[in-house]
This record gives sequence, structure tokens and C-alpha cells, in this order.
Amino acid sequence: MCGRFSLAVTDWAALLPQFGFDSMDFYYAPRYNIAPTTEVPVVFFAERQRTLQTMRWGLIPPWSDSFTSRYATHLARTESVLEKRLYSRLVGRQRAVLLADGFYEWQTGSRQPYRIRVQGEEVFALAAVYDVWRGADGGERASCSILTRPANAWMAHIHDRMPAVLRASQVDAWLRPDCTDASEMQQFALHYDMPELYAYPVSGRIGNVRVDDAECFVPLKDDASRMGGQ
DNA sequence: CCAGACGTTGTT
DNA sequence: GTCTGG
DNA sequence: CCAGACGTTGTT
DNA sequence: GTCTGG
Repeated sequence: MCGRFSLAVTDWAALLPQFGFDSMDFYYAPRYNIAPTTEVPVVFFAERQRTLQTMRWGLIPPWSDSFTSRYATHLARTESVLEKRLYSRLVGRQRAVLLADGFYEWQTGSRQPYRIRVQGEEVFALAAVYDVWRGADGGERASCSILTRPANAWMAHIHDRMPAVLRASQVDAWLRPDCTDASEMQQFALHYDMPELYAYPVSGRIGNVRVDDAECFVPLKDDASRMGGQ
């Protein structure tokens, strides 16, 4: 689940204030089909400063020999995150959110991909944890994992798992730099009020990671498969 | 003690 | 680095 | 998540 | 069949 998402924003000036920023210091080309291992915009606190920068999607721990992984680390199960060597110490102190304007889910059984969005929000957030890896040259590289949880009743029509989707207004409650209690934040990620979502079927061409164009967002001509408003 | 893993999803 | 399995 | 590789030697 | 790369 949630092995792909999108962030095709061009009007960052309108978006940044929503997430607590007035500027950004990197170039970003709109992305319609984002796959694991690529660099994605992430919001987090570093030195008490709210920060927006890109990170590798797919967490690499500091002790890794290289900035790659043989394991699937782009997702972390919220229910068991505190028991995992890779993630447990991060929940208390290295929380983050990825920015997204949709995520993709392949329906169980039919294999039909859907684009899923938040009702009333152009851009929303995905709860995540991050870590920092230091290369032999001393350079630092950050990476992240999206938290997943069991599907809610709506999502269950498509899939049995889903990412922890946050409205922009809920981002502060996940990042809150004052809280270092991992259990408390785990409970938040499992039980906060999930925003209303809607979904529509899209072309299977997004299965190919090299496909990354506006056509990815075009609904299939199949109104019956649409789920939710907007 | 040391060696080896460190992760998720989906499908059968 | 730290935990688990043997 | 899906797609694509999965291998070696030697030559340019 | 299974792993890696995007």
C-alpha cells in the first residue's frame, strides 16, 4: 500500500504558509508518480527550527554502510513501529511529514490503481519518521518512512492498509517538538481523526515508474468506480 | 558469547 | 548502533 | 507500489 | 522465483 504518491504543485507561494513557511531553498519539479528511493519534500523540526527540505523516500539508518537498503523501508507499520530496531527510537524525536496531493493504491483483487485525495485539501501530509546518514566524507543525507495503519471503513473498499494521512491543520499535532513520548505519538498516529478521502480510478500506466506526467491524474471513464465526492 | 538482521506488501 | 537468535 | 533484472569476459 | 531500482 502507498507505494506511490504525487505532488504536482507549482504554486508554492500559496502552499508554503499552510505548512508554516514563507520560502523554500530547493528547486522542485512537479511529480505525478513518485516512487520509493527518490527525493521528496519533507517538513520536520531540526534544532527547534521548522524545516522544509528533500529527503530520500526509504529510510537509511546511520549505521548503514551505504545510502541504499536491501530492505523495504519506505513504509513503517504504526502498530508495531516501537518494536522495530530501524524505527523505534525515531518516533519520539524524529517525526516528519511528506507533502502530497494524492497517493495511489492498487485495489486488492482487481489490481485497478486509484488516486486518493483528501476532501477539501489540495495538498495534505503523510505522517513519517526520518533518520540521518553520514557518509565517509562527513556529508549528511536524510531519509524517511511513511507510517501506515489499518484501513478505515472507507479505505477498506480498496485496500486493507493505508498511510497516516493528515490535513495541513493536523501537521503540528504530529510534529510537536515539545513531545518526545514515543508511545503517545504512536497512539496519536493510530487514533487521530482521519480526514475524509475520495478516490477515482486512473490508468494502469502509473505502474511504470518512468511514467511521470499530467496524464497520471486523468480519471478513467468509469464513474461507477469513483468513491466519495469532489 | 558472537553472528546476523535491521522491512513491508501482497499473493498463493 | 542495537536487538534477536542460536 | 510495479518493472525489470537476474551475468561474465573482454573489447572499444 | 526473488531481489533491486525507481
